[in-house]
Formats: sequence, structure tokens, C-alpha cells
Amino acid sequence: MNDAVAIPVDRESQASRGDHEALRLWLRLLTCTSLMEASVRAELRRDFDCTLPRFDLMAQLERHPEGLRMGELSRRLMVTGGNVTGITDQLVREGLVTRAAPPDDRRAFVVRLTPAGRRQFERMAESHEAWVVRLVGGLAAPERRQLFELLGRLKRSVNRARSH
Amino acid sequence: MNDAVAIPVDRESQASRGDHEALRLWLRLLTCTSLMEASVRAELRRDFDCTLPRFDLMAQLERHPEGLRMGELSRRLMVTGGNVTGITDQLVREGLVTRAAPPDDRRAFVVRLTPAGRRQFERMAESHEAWVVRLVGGLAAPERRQLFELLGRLKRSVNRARSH
DNA sequence: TCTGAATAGATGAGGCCTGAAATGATCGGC
DNA sequence: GCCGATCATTTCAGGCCTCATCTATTCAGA
Repeated sequence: MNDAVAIPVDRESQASRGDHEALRLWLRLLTCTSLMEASVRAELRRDFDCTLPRFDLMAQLERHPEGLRMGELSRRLMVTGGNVTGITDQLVREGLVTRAAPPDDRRAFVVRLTPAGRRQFERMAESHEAWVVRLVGGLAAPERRQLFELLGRLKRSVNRARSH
Repeated sequence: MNDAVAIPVDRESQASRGDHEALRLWLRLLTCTSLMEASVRAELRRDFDCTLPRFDLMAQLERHPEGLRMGELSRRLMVTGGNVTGITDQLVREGLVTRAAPPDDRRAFVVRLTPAGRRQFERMAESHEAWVVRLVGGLAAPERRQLFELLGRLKRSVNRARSH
């Protein structure tokens, strides 16, 4: 058994002939995402001592300099509100984001990147994009475009099925 | 804003024009997986009071009636060994799997489904497949095949990039 | 046979995440 | 102005997951 070569054992590789194709599609999708996520997570940790959820939250804020409310972060990151509370708490403690009370709604908070947060995010974002480019670089540009298009259709299909 | 229709706000929808296509591809992939995973998780919980990691572990065992060692489970599920230990402990406590000592290696354990575990898994697997079929049903069969093929290439690309 | 390296699994601290319940604030209709 | 419904957020218990570290076992070579 040679460890220098990637071991092709994962959920999807083991699907048996009897499995229907929808299931195999799902397992392969899951495998791709898991592999990429593990890779990105490891590099983010190694080079910046940062976790993926923190990076994702900061990425949303970077796109919205005016700030986002907790609930909007929750929707965009597709995680529950309680979770956003926890991660935001940490980032506030570390001085990377601020929680401000908007004048018009005392229930809400607006989260924004601090200058330090923005600087740190920008350092990470550059590496992050390079990693992702490398991971998908084995596909030719037309293949990537086609995959992007098909995933768009899949997304619509899933959203339709989910909304009954 | 009409909540009866699925809200199209997620990580990927917000990608700005400046983002490179590799990054958008990654975000869209992540969105699709998250959506499907959330859906499957919710139905598994609602109908069987079971979590996805437990289901996944049992699914591996179902494909291998002779049993799998902890380390093999870990590789196939793409999670760390410590994690497999925890989930297996629970399933053993609930009588769904067994841990047996193989005669040839006293370091290892072989995990197998019990008859009760197999029965429970089979009940879940049927529903599970139906959900997945429904989620991807918005794509025509040729589109699904093409997506499957492109994801296979992506997987190889990622594996190549990961092994330096 | 002995010994050091590698391997299988367990353990523990810490972070992520969910679902359910709780707290306050806002809003619409009366 | 009041009241119930709704909404934004927090809190908490519990499960998942990683990394680092530990123990016990196996293996390869002197």
C-alpha cells in the first residue's frame, strides 16, 4: 500500500452497481465538496490559523461594507442564528468585527469588519483564491463553465423540491 | 418579499462580478451540497430521529456485511478516527452495531451491523433514496449523467492537487 | 530476540452546528 | 393606546468534528 499516491477510498467510490444514479450523483457531489473543504480548511489553518466558518463570515462582510445583520449572515451562510452569534462573539473579542445597534430597530445588530478585520481578510482571500484555482485547475475552462451551469440547474431543482 | 417561494440568498448568489470563475464554481458547489445535506438531514431527523453521520456510518456497514475496521470507516467517511470512535460508541449502546476483536490483530476492531441495525437502516435507506431522487429530479437524465461525469473529473483534479 | 518505527484505536480540549426555548422589540388592527 | 402575532437575537443541551496526544500492538531489521 503506497501512501504517496492519493487513496481513492471514499463514500462514493464504494457505491455498488445496484445503487441508482441519483444516489451516486449525490455521493459524488458530497465527496467533491468534502475533499475541497478539507483542503481549504487545512491550508487556512496552516497559513493563517483561521477556521473556515470565520473566513466565510468575514467574506460576507467584505462584500457588504455597510454591514449585515445577524439574520442576514445566518441566511447567507446557511447556518442557524445561534451559530452566527457564537462566531461573531469570537470575532468581536478578537477585534476583527464590530456589532453596532442600528437606529431604526432595537432588536437587531449590524455586524461590520473593522479595519484590522479587513486587512486580515484580504491577506487570506488572496491565498484562498489561489488554492481554489489550483484545486479545480484539472478541468479545462469549458468544462468548468459547463459544471457551473449544471450546478446552477441542480440548485434550482433542489430549491424547487425543498419548497414542496 | 414572499416567503412561500424559496429565498435565493446564499453564499454563492452574492458573489460579485469581480470574483473569478473558479471561486464561483466552488461556492456554487458548496451551496448545492449544503442545500441537499440540510434537506436530507431534516427528513432523516423528522421521519427516523436519526442523524446523517449515523446513517452514513450504517450505510458503509451495509455495503460490507463482513464488517469494517474503525480505520476503514474513518477513511470512507472522510472523518477522523476519534470521530468514528464516538459515533460507533453510540450505535453500540443502541444495539445497532457491534465491535468485534479480529483474531489476527489485537489492536483493531471490526464493526458490523446487528440484525436490528440492518432492519433500521433498510427502512431509512428507502426513504433516503426517494428524497435524493426528488431533489435531483429537476435535471433531465442526460444532464444528471453529464454532471456526474464532470464531478468525476473534478474529483480527480482535486485529488491530484491535494497530493501536491 | 530485542528494539525502534509504524499502526489501530481511544481520549480530551475546543470549535462548529442544530433545534428548541426564551427574551425583547416591532407591527397591525382595533 | 392596547394586544397578540411576528421578528431579531440569544441561550442551552447535545451531537459532530478536528487536532494533538496517548496506549497498546505489530512489524522489520540488527
